[in-house]
Amino acid sequence: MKFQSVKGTRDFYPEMMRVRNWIADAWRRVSLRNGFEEYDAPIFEYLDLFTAKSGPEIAEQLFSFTDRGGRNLAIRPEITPSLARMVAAKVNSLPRPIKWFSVPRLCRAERPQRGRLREFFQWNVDVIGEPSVLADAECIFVLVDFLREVGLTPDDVQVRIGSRPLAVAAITAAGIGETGIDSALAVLDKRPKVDDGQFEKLCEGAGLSSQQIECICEFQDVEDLAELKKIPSLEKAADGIDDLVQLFEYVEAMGAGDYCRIDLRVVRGLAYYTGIVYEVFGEGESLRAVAGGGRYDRLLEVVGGPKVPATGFGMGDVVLEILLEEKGRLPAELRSRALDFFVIDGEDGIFETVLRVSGALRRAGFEADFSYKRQGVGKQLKTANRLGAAKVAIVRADGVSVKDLSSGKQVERTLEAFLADPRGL
RNA sequence: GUGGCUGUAGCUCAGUUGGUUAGAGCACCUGGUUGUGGUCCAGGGGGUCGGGGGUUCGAAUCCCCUCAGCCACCCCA
Repeated sequence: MKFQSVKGTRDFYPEMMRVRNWIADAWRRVSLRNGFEEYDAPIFEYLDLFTAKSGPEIAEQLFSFTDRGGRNLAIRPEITPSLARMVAAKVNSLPRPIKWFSVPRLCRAERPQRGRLREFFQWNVDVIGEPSVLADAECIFVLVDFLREVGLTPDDVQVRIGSRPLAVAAITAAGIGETGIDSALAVLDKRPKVDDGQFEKLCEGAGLSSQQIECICEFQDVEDLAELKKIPSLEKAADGIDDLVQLFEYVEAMGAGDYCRIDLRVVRGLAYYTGIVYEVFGEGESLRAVAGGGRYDRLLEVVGGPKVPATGFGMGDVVLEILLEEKGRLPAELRSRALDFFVIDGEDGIFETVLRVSGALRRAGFEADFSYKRQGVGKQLKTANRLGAAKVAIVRADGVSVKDLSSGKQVERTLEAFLADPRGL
């Protein structure tokens, strides 16, 4: 072949497209029933929009180019900056809370590997303009609502919830100064992913003493919120603890508690999170997180807007599909195509009637198809099977036989009656 | 961006110590079983053995480069 698809991209042949649509349809269905509205943005933006949010280093991890007018542009690696830009432009005229979702196609110039490609789709759900944990709780509920919708159980996946301010308080209480907080957070983010020995090395690299590590780990290993309140050094972070307690009450009330658990080791990678943070992991799998999110109250300011609180999450299609595949949750129907009707010539010289019947079925809303070639009934039935047809309509000069291919039962109708009402039986 | 493993028809693979026109199953197409099916039978298309270069009388088979995939790092918005 002279050309191949670009590294890290996928071709969606019909059988793959069925899976992609099944996932995206579920994303949209769940978003809408939770009261969120869909939005979208351009697939490229000014490069500065992304560097403003994530720093200049990000530039080498995305696809950027200069247009003929000399503008420095980049294909979007995430949609949150676009969302912030859009909201900032109209923030005073939008009724709050702003509950929006999107299913953008994104590109990142990273090295492809399992669960990570250079082009992918990501479901984003955000609540903007609401500072209370009710908004965080609602996002988490939407997330759980989706997991349940696609058949994933609490045994399959878990939402692990942590708190950025609590982690910062614990780090501070361990005697680490302001300048060391970010590097300490970065190290803590690694803790669930490496063994104890590697973790110690990372800590040494970040300049943490063993006493400080012990102090922080003690905090991180707490699994009961009541225990948190007993830690004297966290007195100043009482609000953060109250937020977590409140969050779990909300999530519990909405019926999503069985998927959620506290996990103070979750702090998330980048620095812009300001409150509750969470990640979704498949049980028993060493796979990367299926979804992640949290509160980011300063983002709109960063893109030049007013100070407006925000919270939300993203879920990529690549890891999700692997997880669904491994858990056997992709429906068997997706394996083959489906058709409501296949229309067959029951005798010679009536092809025009086949077209009339096919047209009537299609206008009535059925997925109907017919063969381009005139051939025997037996061959056409084989074709109908191959196309996954539920029924066939065998057309003759004076009538139509409607046959159900799974039961083999056949019903006779006059041509006139069938054309007048293809749905009747 | 760094390192390791892999690369033969659309898919899963076979191909003997380098030796004549590179194979199988499935899939696809055509025809037959003479016109109500998922079976079966026959035939067919499709590969410059990922690509390029080298060693050799001769390479899918050995060497180098490159591309792509997978895995581990980096990173993870």
